[in-house]
Amino acid sequence: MERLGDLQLRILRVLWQHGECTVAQVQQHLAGEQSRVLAYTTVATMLRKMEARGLVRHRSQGRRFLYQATVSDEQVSQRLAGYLLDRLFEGSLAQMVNHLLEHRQVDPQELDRLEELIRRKKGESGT
Amino acid sequence: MERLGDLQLRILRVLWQHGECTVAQVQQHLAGEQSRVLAYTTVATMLRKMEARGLVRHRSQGRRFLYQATVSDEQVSQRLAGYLLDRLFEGSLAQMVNHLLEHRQVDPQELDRLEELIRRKKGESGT
DNA sequence: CAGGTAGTACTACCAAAGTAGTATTTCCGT
DNA sequence: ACGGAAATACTACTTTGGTAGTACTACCTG
Repeated sequence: MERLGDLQLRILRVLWQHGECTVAQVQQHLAGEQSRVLAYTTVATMLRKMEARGLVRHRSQGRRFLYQATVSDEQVSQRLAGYLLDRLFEGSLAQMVNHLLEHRQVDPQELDRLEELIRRKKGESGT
Repeated sequence: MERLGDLQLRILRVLWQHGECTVAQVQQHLAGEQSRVLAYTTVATMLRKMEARGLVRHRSQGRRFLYQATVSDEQVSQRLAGYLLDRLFEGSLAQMVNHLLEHRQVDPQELDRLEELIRRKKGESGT
């Protein structure tokens, strides 16, 4: 579950968000995003490849397949975020946050939430 | 400057850290990390491919090439972190931090630094 | 000066992602 | 019952990353 392509990630997001989907549904949800419409077979092929890699699984409903993710949002997020953290910020969360605070607009509410998170985290580790 | 392979990133990191390098130097620094030693030509080829993509450039020193990165640490970090943030955390920094706080060990010092960062950020936006 | 060494150039190959066409099957509606 | 629609299976092709061998060249050293 190392490297994850762009389309693969988009498909996983669809499945996380909508649960079991037919190929057609996945295709529609992908199209619902900004991007251009992918051929039905493109989506189907990608799903088959992802199944071979263990990222999704399917069951049959009539002659149609219902796909669902076998990896969780959590798992993937952790893996990818950890990857980035280690490779670009020497594993330092503070360094990463610092970077993002400097280079992206951050909603003031976000800052409040962040502050709260840290307070809470400090509390629990102190206990 | 979208997708960045693993080796490519490692090479960039070497160049960011050490500045201009010959192929041999890049190879050595890569070997200095944990991983197995790559063939000299592997490194050379990768550098040539990266130059074609505009990630690095070279100048000649005698018959030897000195490579240097043309993209900055900043740029790459921003791009990759932003990518992840948008794709997995709906652009919410707090969500990402929350996730990382839950799933990784975080040094208490890191929490302090984080707190400080946020305080500072709030201060400056308030002004 | 000759021969090894260090350098680059070129070529090749594999795997994976992404994209999609064609073939085959099956189901459903009229 | 039949024809078209819908579904999956199979095949194919392109690009990119990663890895490295071979060929060619030039330099330096004894």
